[in-house]
Amino acid sequence: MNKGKYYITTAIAYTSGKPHIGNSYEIVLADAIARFKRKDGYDVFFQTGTDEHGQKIELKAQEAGITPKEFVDNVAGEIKGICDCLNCSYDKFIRTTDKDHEIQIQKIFKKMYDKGDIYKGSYEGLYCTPCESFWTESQLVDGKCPDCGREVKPAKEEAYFFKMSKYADRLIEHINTHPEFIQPVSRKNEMMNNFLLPGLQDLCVSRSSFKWGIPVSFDEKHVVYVWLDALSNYITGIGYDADGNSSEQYKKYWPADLHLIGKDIIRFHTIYWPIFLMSLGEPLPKQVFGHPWLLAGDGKMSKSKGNVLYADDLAKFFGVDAVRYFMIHEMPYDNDGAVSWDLMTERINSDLANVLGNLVNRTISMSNKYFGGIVENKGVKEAVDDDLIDIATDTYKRVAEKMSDLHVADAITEIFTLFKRCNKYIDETEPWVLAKDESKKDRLSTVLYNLTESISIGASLLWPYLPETAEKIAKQLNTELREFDTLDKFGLYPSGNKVTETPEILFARLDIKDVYAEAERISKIQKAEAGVAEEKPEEEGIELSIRDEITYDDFAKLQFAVGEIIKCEEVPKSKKLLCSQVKIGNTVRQIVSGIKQHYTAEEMVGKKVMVLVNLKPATLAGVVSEGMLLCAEDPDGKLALVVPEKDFPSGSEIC
RNA sequence: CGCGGGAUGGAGCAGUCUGGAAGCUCGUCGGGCUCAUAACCCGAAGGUCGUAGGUUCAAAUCCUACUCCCGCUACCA
Repeated sequence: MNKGKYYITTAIAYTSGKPHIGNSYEIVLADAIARFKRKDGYDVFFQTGTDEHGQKIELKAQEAGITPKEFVDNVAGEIKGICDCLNCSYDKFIRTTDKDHEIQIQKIFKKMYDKGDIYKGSYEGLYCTPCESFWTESQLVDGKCPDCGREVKPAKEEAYFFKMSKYADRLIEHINTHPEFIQPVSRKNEMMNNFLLPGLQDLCVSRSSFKWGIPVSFDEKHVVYVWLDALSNYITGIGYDADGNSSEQYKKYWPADLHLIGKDIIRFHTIYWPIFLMSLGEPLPKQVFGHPWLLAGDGKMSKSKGNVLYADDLAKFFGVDAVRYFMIHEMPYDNDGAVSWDLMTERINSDLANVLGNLVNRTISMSNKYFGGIVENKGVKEAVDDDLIDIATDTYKRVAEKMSDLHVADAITEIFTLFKRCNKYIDETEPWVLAKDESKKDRLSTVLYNLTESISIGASLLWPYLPETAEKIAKQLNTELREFDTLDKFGLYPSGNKVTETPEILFARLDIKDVYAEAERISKIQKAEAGVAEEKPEEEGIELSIRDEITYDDFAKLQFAVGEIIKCEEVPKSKKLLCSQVKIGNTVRQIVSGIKQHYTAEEMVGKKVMVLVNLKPATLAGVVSEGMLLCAEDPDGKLALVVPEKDFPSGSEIC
């Protein structure tokens, strides 16, 4: 059966670092949908990949002391590794540093430029010189640079712009006439009210402040804005050509049936991307689903806290399908989901081990115990069978309904409803009682057949979500997973078939203590790694706020000299003050300093220090002070005297 | 009044459009069962449905006001 083509994509992952479990959710969700559609009779193409350009990556690479390309090669490898370890069945893994992609981006940019949709203008904004960044009014913190806290100034920079307004009306029309385009619908209003209806601003689509990007072919000072670069992956990955020589594959699969993305980047996918496509004269994707996030229960994940959850760590400990199950099950349609070691354990124990694993195990065990593993339908029906059979044959329909509107968590729940019904059926029929009565033997055989058949149906449906588990179940039952168009029929399990003699535990129950031990182990490793990696940033952590600029003349008014402390005593009745006699060349001055909490009078004596000598004398706590000793002060208010780096004679002037 | 979403037993959620005895999963407690992974099945306890008003024979559901949370608010990806 062929129901037609189905092209599904995930957002391509930004290669600024290894993604944690929250960022891995999308690929599993996409994989489940892709696998479901394939089994359901569609010709599916599933694309994912990595987004590898941009300033952030250039900076990260610089910090790591490697080239941007080396940097993204590493991270892209990690990301691909996570996809693979989660058993994701993508057909193409695109990287925006792929040569053919880069060539197309240059062509696309040129095509839009030639069409007049991109024009050269200048970007005006608030610029922070030290950070080399433009900021918008709304990004500022107290009117200052959100990164460094310094003043920003209006500035101009030559840049290319895309005429968003040209297509805005068409897009509004499209969104209004295609209510399914943006999912969930609540996001549609967000886009309409915040961006489209107030009027779209033109989008700056080039950058010249950094180099790590795809150069604009006709103006190499500029690189293409990463979003134009990244979004286009959906068409370049399947063979789009801006000159009109697109591949057969492209002609077959475009437009995409579903772009699966995080809710944070809906704007890019439902406004900019459709407009870019309009400019290119290509059809728009049918649907964009901005999924919610999987968040750690206890605040933000960070390595220094040691609470970052990575999909590959979890998969190693819990098993791939356990992680897939958790992600799929825990994520509601439009609310964020939570993830933690406790929650994982709870789900695995109660659903996978107790309901599913135990069901398969007890069913196979009974077949072995009572019939030497032979499962045969003797046709001895009772009324109690009907409900089980109805549910078993109806589950595909219910799952498909949930899948069709992307309620994937609800879909997998439907399958588990069937497994739960099977457990109940065992209780209702009491096979162990039937086994004691020789005359009930055929009835017992039928009961076990019904169970085996129901599990076969359930396992077939489970395959898109938990492929390994589904295959294991089929193997243990010595049967094949079914095609979806047969799942409304009951009785296809070959009667007289023999199940395995040695059922393997599908999911072992977990002891929470073991789980905590593993969490602790991983946490320690992370903290250790973070300790090494974060030593520097912690030292650099002080934010210095720069005061108004002064001229050299201002500076020259201050006179500094090296002084030697020849005598020092505490100022009576004062908590902070020490009074020092300081020899400066041929003179001795009395200087009072507020450093008693940091130095004792004794340890002051003999030190050579830096002194501001032309400060107007003042009286502190009744004692005259004729200058100032210079100190460094840290954020906690600790003081350290500033001293000459070499032993220099007192009276040496400092300039 | 920038826009939008949310507040339901210990936890996580459904129900709200289309008013009519408050439901699901987990946890807790009690019972049953023994094929099975201390699993499975049944039952119970536990809720002023954010607050205050209003409409109605009847409100979690409709209306009004308020409180608290959370997204989005354009050029970082």
